Amino acid sequence: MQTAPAAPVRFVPRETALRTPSAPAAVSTLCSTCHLKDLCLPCGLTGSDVQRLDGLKFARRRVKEGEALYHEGDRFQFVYAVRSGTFKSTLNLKDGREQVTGFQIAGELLGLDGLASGKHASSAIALEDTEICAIPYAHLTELATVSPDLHIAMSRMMSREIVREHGLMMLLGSMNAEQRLAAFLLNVSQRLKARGYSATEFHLRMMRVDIGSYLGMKLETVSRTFTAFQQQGLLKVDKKHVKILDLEGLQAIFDGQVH
Amino acid sequence: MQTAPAAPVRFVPRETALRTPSAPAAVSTLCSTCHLKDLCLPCGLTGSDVQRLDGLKFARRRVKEGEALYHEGDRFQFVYAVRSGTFKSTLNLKDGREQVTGFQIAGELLGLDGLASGKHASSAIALEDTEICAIPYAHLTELATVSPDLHIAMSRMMSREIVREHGLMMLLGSMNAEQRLAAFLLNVSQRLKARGYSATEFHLRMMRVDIGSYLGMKLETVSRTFTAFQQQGLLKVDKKHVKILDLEGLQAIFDGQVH
DNA sequence: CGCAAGGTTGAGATATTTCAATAGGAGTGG
DNA sequence: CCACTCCTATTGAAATATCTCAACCTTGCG
Repeated sequence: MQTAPAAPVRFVPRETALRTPSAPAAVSTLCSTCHLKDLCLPCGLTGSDVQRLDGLKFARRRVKEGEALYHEGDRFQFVYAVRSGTFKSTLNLKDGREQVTGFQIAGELLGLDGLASGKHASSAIALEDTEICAIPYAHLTELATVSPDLHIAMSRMMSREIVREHGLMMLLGSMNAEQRLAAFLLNVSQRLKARGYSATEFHLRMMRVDIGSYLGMKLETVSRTFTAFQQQGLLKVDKKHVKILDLEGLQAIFDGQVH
Repeated sequence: MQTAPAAPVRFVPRETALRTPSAPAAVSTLCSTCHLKDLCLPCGLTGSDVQRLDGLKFARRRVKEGEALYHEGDRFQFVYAVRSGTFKSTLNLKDGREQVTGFQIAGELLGLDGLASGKHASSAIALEDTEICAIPYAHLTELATVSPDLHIAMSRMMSREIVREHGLMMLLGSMNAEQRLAAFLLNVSQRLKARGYSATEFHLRMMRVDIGSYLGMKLETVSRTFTAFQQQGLLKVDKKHVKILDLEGLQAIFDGQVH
């Protein structure tokens, strides 16, 4: 994850997925030649299954910083795979605030929550300029009837999302501010590492208020907790730039060994 | 949900699913004649698909109060459908406490989180004497390759679980104690109503500490909040027996209209 | 009968929030 | 290029919701 030039766009235009694509012509993509194939949907599939996926020729699309890939309530047609960049998934609260339910980076899927009701249950907002693959769900389902392995891969993806949310519930239900932020940083670190980036130095793409929403705390508390970690010598922070100095120390906090 | 005689069993014996069944011979069950078919797995499926499910002849099993249907870490082989009674799903925390991630009643599925890794990611504990259908996942997957509708039904079930957890994250991340308990009670009320029980008067099968764990608050706070609701004339509580007097009032609290 | 478990209530402790002030950086426009 | 503004982040101090610890009550069961 390297620094990207910040785009000025801050508003979130109402735009239905792929109806008004940012790029004039959609570029199609093959899973078999994708550098993310070991992290993304094709992970664990055999060559013939991946070739079947190739047959779908997923449309590629760019989503600029601040724009929405889809909004809560939009019709569910596609599952999306992040090719590059970072998204946040959000729910609209009744009082107008938003609740962040997750952050997605390269190789991760977006939109699986839309299947339940046929409408997206959350919005996906780009936190920087991004590129995604749009995977037509109907076609994917068709393929899954031919390939049991693909069916299993899809189910596993969804199950993984359930497990991820379990972990988050644990976090929100039973941990204090330091444990939550430690958990968050360790999680980011580990995901970046899996993608070949540094596990200890990175730019957070989201604002304090987003981290706070995700972790169930106020942005000021996030900021104070960063400062506290820095004072404990666990990391160095400068706004969005984080350098972790003591991964085990963070882990110990997460594990509740430090009070 | 009517009052059941409380069983004395409180401990949780280590017992692998179906390896040492409580009942000597497993009774098999047909979806087509099940009174839960409109709530459970077959919901939305056509007659021929339901007949295919019938062919699997799901084993039925009783799980007594306090016993585990499966434990975190057990090998994942079955998805379970609750026929009667109530379960709680729990995660083990590193410090020995447990985090409740959900409560399941008749017609709801258990175990979908096990698919991700092939091991159950949570434990399922019976809160009263219960009966379940054990659905062999491998067979279900096989059937899904024949029937696209079944594939979709399964995916939808998982997606629904994701959406449910989204809601819980919203709760845990952004609501105060009164809103959380109101949300919980409204949810219980609505689920019981969908099963033909009273929406306003019911027995909670779980202890205060379980409700607290689920809602991310201490048992004393749960108790105090019940008392507060009673003083506001929203409901009457006597231990586990709850009678809701003002559903809209609870909804208003949930919606954050009352501070 | 007496004990253990579950639930309620009170009072003080504490973590986090709220409100408010400050500062730095990025983009804008003259 | 500089002044200006807006946005984000930081920090302090006071307010508050929830937790903690403790006592007490009720109930069911051995």
